[in-house]
Amino acid sequence: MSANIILFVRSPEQLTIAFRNAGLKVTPQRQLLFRLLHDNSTHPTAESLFTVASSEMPGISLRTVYQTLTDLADMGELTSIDFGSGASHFDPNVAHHHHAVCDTCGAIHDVYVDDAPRLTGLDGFSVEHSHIVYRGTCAACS
Amino acid sequence: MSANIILFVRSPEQLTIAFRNAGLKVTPQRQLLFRLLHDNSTHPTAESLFTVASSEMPGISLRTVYQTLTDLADMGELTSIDFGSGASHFDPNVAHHHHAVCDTCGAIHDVYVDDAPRLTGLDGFSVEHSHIVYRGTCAACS
DNA sequence: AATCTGTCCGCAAGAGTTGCAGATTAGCAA
DNA sequence: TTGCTAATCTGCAACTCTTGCGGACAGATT
Ligand SMILES: [Mn+2]
Ligand SMILES: [Mn+2]
Ligand SMILES: [Zn+2]
Ligand SMILES: [Zn+2]
Repeated sequence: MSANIILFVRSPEQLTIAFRNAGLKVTPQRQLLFRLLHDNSTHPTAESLFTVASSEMPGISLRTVYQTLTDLADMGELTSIDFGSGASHFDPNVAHHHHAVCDTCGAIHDVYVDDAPRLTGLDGFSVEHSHIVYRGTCAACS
Repeated sequence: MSANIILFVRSPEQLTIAFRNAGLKVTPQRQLLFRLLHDNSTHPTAESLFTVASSEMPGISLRTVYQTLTDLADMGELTSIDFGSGASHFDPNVAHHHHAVCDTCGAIHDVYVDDAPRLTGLDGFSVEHSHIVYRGTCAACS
């Protein structure tokens, strides 16, 4: 069963409050990015976010996109994941989950499965968390 | 239980034959790298391999290390894995396995556990393979 | 010996990301 | 409102990792 999945993505309004509470200013650039990230399950790169943001706010800087993503990551509002594509992908879904990556089109899907098996055979290693990456071909590419 | 793990790492002699069969030459630089990679479970980066290789063969080029690693990867004798550290790590252990990464010292340990749970909830996605990354603190760093 | 083929190496360039500094602005206080 | 000030934005340079390129080089073939 994968129905009724709750995505723990903060709304732009919530992020606005969080930023103000952290002593950070809420600029038009940041508001735009908050909006573009809300309920965004595409796992965008900084560059891809920048492209979308630019169409709505010409002149916004790629540097600002990076900066805002870093701020959000520092606040725990999103995570940065490296799937080996060269660029980091950003995930505003901070709920514990895993990923399925299509080797054909590069699409990254959220996956909710049972946790990975307990780590055995490495005495003394204390596991903080585990991440499963499934690779293969997505439905659209089959 | 983690005893009696068989590491499927080809010997320098086997790699020599494989290279000749592929029409590639076996140079002193390549022989050295074959040797450094044999039974190497440290998951080195190109740079770290280069450092070790340089101490034994001063003058060897980082470019040659990259080239040889690429050749080996193309032949399926090793895999390249990105753990998000910036540099790619190379793994001459081509047996199906997973990894535990220490967030403190960066050590990467091979892990043999049950496979990840079957992917559900993504109809139409055909899984080629899965990779589990455990993160935490290794015994030495605790 | 001349040639041919593949390799090695240094260097430049490409991709992604971060540091920096001057111009600009949000948020607050008067 | 107005003005102040610290935070932010932006463009650019620099940095890391990796790959492209071209000449030097080495081993094999004629
Ligand atoms: Mn996700
Ligand atoms: Mn391994
Ligand atoms: Zn696809
Ligand atoms: Zn450690």
